[in-house]
Amino acid sequence: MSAIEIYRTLPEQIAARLRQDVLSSKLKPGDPLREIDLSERFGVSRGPVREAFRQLSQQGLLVLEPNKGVRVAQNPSVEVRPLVVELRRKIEVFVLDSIFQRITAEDLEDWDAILADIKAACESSDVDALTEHDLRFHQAIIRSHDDKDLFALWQPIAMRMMMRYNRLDDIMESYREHKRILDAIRAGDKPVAIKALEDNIQ
Amino acid sequence: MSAIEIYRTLPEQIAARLRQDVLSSKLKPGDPLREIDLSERFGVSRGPVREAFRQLSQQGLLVLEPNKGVRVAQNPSVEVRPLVVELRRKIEVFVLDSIFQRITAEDLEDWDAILADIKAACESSDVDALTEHDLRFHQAIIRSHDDKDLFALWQPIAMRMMMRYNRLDDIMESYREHKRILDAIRAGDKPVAIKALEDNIQ
DNA sequence: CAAGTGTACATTGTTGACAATTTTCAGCGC
DNA sequence: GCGCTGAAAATTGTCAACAATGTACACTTG
Repeated sequence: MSAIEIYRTLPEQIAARLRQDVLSSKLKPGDPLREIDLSERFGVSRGPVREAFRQLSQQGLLVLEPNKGVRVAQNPSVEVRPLVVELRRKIEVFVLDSIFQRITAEDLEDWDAILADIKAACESSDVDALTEHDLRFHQAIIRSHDDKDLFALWQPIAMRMMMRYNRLDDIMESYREHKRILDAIRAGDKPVAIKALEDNIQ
Repeated sequence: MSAIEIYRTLPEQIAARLRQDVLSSKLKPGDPLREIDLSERFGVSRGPVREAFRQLSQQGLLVLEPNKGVRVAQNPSVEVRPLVVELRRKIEVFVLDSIFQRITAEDLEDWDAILADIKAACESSDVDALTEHDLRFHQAIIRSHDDKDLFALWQPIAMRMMMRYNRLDDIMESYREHKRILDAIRAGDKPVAIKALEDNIQ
């Protein structure tokens, strides 16, 4: 447990690891997860593992069945996916529109740093890292809104989209899309920034 | 624990009771909840109570703070509330539009039964019962979609709206709104049904 | 041989004890 | 009086044992 010590609690650390595995498809939809396996793997008791399961089911990555166990959730069906995309767009556009005037130089610095991580991931074609930093980028924007509950509203929707991260032929395009968002924000051009954000969510 | 034995697991039963208390404002935003209190009240150990807390925080009714405890969540801010309304509308309209052709006579029977409960609650001005049956009505529609994940997507959004159920001067209007939805469905008039559903969500 | 039945086995659910953390508040110095 | 310190209390976090439930599969029965 080296790189994940930023997470405060034991269940959060476990959940972060499992989330990586689900988003990177090391764990595939339908795969069963057993509490004992993971508690032995992480060297903890079943309690924290159970709680990590609950957290991830809250995010739509796992599905719980009482007395039966936990499985990796299915990707959203082709029918439902456009709805999920639309919901996520609505939330992120709402936030960007709402905070636009109050974005500070510090905010932009933070987001630039994440953009640099995205660039690095793209250049090395590290899809797992790209998924992680892409998430961090959008999280950072959502979290800069005063109403912290927006993040809880956004997360399960965004996670359901992230489970299939293969929409781009040219992986560098992901970097460019995010750069366009920040460039427009820096230029103070709200409509363009919102358009760039919408284009990035699909 | 009389009326809630329909729920299979212990945590679900506890969560259902607490949800009633939050939605009926017996528990107010900011109120702290302690695991020991509730475990003694329900005659169980702290484990199931903890899990009920997790379920309700997933639904946006409680807020967890690691090592500090649980509080009743704040209502959505006036700024965010229109977004929540719009998201809920999008989901419910999507579902109704999607299932419309496949609605069966049995579906309508089920929904009529819930409508009768809504009517009874309105006639006796029982706001708590109305909240419960209103929720059941919309749940029933969402759940009739093949993609069961839609319910998990809808629930946290809908719950955040239900925390303040005082929009109507005339409580009977709630019954009429729901009746209009079912009447239009029965008549096979999709646009009117969708319009009635949108009007009911605000 | 198909369908049902019972019995181990595997897994999740619940509990109470103990550990770690946070909160409270009395005591102290300035 | 105000702020700091630190011990005690209250509360949440973790653990391991036990209970309840679900599953797999050999066995019976028709």
